[in-house]
Amino acid sequence: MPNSLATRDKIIRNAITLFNKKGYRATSLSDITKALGMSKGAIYGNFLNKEEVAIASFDYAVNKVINQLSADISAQKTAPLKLKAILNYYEKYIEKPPIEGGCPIINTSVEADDNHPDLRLRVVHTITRIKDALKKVIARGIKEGQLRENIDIELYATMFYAAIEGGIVMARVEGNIKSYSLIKKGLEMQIDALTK
Amino acid sequence: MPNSLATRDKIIRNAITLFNKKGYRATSLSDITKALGMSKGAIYGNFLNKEEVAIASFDYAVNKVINQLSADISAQKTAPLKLKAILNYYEKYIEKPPIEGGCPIINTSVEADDNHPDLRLRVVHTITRIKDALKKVIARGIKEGQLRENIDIELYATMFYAAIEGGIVMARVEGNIKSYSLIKKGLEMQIDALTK
DNA sequence: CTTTCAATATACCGATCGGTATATTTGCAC
DNA sequence: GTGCAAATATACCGATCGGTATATTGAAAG
Repeated sequence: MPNSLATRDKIIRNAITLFNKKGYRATSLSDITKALGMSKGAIYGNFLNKEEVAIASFDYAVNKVINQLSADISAQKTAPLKLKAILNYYEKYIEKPPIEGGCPIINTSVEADDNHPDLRLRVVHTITRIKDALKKVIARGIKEGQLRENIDIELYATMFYAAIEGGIVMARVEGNIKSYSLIKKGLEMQIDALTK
Repeated sequence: MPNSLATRDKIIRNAITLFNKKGYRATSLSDITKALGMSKGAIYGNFLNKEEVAIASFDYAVNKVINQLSADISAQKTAPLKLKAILNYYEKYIEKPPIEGGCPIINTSVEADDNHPDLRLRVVHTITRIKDALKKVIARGIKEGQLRENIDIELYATMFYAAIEGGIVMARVEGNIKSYSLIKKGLEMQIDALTK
């Protein structure tokens, strides 16, 4: 692997922390070079412009989150346990975030919706992926007899994800995990209510 | 009322649209003066600096939303109908927003959590107000025999609000109301399940 | 009509922005 | 070791940033 690929990775890993904490617009190239300990030359030798750094950083963050989430989901055998594993994952996420600054998906949603079409499309695609994974878990849980048959899968997956994301935002702005913990408890009760 | 108060109001009403769409950091004073049709002199004659404009604009947006919400809640007599009125309010909100750019509370949450301490405190205070209103509705509904007695009020109010806010963000980034509609339907079913 | 003062507009400031052109360094091929 | 190319650093660009100092306007008071 060329040396530049390592530099590219290093830029992305440094940039995503800044982007996720401060936002894309508010993060300057000099913020990045300072955190990076390298110069603009290193960045523009590896990326076309700041937007390309932002997109690569978002993709990196999404991959990291989805890979970790997938591993935790796969580690559980039944749908109720898989869903609860997701709740546990985000609880750990808030306490010890793999990427500082909150959930990059919802952060980027809010900043990108009106202003950054490329990022916005990536967010939409990511939400679809996560919701699809949720739907698959639920559908399989129904087929395997762990969950009730009369669940509106699309509705439930959407509610589940929206409540989690809402809870993360609330916990972050409030500066403590209380709101998320309540939501986790509420969703766990809902899972139990849907479990045969 | 002095002429300057009218100008102050005009500045706020123009600025909040920009802040809510683009974010506080990304909105420049020249963005504001352009939308306003007035000069920097008018702004700095009425505000100390850009941050004071941002804070006044956020307060204006919050008051507007809370006043409208309160009116819709008061117009209903029972707790289940009051809760559904909130769901209807935000549905209208997405379709025809009184303030363009989505919900200022969640938008400001995401931008302010790590970066703007004053705005962050105001967001926390606002969330507390809204959750308190929700809790009051639920508590009264229980006392008046419309809702089941065994409801965890704090938990339910938090879930309700988090799901709505999550739904608004999803609907906005996706560019259509579908996700919010699902969440509305899900929450309506929950309300019905809690109704005696 | 003139004076006065508040309100607004204009002109300007240093700092910083994203981006580019050029200089320098690094490491591999020979 | 030398030459060369890739990688990185440095120096610089015009534009724009938030903010300030000053000029101009307009309306009310006398």
